[in-house]
Amino acid sequence: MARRKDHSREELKELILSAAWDIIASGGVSKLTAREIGKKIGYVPGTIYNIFPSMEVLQLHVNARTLKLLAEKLGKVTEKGRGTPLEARLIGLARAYLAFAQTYRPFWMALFANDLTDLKQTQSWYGQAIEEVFLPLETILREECPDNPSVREDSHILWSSVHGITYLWATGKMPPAKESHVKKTSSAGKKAEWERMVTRLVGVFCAA
Amino acid sequence: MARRKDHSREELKELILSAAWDIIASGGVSKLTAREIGKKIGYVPGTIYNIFPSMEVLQLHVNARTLKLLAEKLGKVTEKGRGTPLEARLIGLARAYLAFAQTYRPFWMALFANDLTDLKQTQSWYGQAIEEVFLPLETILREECPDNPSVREDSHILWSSVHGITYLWATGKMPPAKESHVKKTSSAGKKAEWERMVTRLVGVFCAA
DNA sequence: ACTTTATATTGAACGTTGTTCATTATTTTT
DNA sequence: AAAAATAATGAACAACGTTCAATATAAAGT
Repeated sequence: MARRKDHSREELKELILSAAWDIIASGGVSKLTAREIGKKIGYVPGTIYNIFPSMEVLQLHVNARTLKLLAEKLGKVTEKGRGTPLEARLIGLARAYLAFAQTYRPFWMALFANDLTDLKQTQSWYGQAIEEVFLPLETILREECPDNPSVREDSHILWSSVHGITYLWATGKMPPAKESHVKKTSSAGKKAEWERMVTRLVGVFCAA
Repeated sequence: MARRKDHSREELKELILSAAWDIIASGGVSKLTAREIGKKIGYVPGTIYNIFPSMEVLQLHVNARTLKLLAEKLGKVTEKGRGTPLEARLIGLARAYLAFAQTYRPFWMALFANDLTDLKQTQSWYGQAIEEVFLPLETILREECPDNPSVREDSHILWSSVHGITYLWATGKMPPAKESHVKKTSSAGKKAEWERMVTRLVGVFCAA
């Protein structure tokens, strides 16, 4: 045993992160353990510590992948919407965010699980990944409202708001709408609630 | 040993939750363990399982306390602001939320750490605790905009938005404002960023 | 008052986790 | 071919949530 494989440091890093991705995809972030990764890639858990200093840092790298994927999806939607009215573009972007949160739920949840606030500040590349998630909205606002001097801050406000609505809604931390025009049980009805909220938010925001 | 103490089930529950509170206050939610609670209250960890079925449920009860405390603070601010203009009241409420998030940070973070989404739906009392956090804003909107037919949903939208801004901002998930009118390093400057964002959000919202 | 039943608490155990590190196996350099 | 450097291992550690038979105490029955 103790057979030294032909994996460069970079290949091993890729192997580990890829395995981590699969684990989260099939079992959620709570199943992401050093031993489970080791089992998947045919290494012993300790090997991971040759590449990553801790599981927390590894998690941060997975999160960076999630953010990158999200940024890509948002970027595509943004491009495709070019030429359509502002409000439609914003709602389309928000919809893309919701779709991502639902499709990649375990990864999306992992972005907010655990408190990696301190850690993030030591890993500067992470800030760039965040930046790129916010960028598509900023781009739209720049294109559609070229004379707005506070585009950047506005984009942060609107994006954070959409996130807040989506997060509380998707994690069940939002009180149910009392209105009866939604069947509370049906998931289509539930999604309609989100849709109305975001549409209204964007509408209000565009009016200003 | 094995001395049976004079603590009713209710007293014990209170002891446990109170100890849990202290532990989180001084060391963050990651220090909240059955063994640590046991040490604090002079019981063995297993005793906790006579009262709570799991540490997750215990955490949910702590969260309910946090929400209750938050709701109280928001309620007070709401009452005190009665008679002042709408926009000032909304901003005051948002400020109170930020103050809470900062003062009780470990507790506030615990509300969003871990995924208790499934669990929450089995514990119906938790929904009520959430409801009461949203209530103050709904009250304000009802008082100030009595002829708005969608007050409830509007309050959800605005509150979620404020939360989204505060959350991303406080956890370092917001990209820095490029504008130079803030010294990025000073915490006063940082807070000013939050202040501007929320003020603008509320302003935009009120205009509609 | 004594015995029996019920209950509260314990202590030890199990399986799992992140993490460390001396040892071993392999590659690279001399 | 020997020596130095590196990669991977396996075993160990402490701490975690959780379970449960054993035990000590209180309450109930006689």
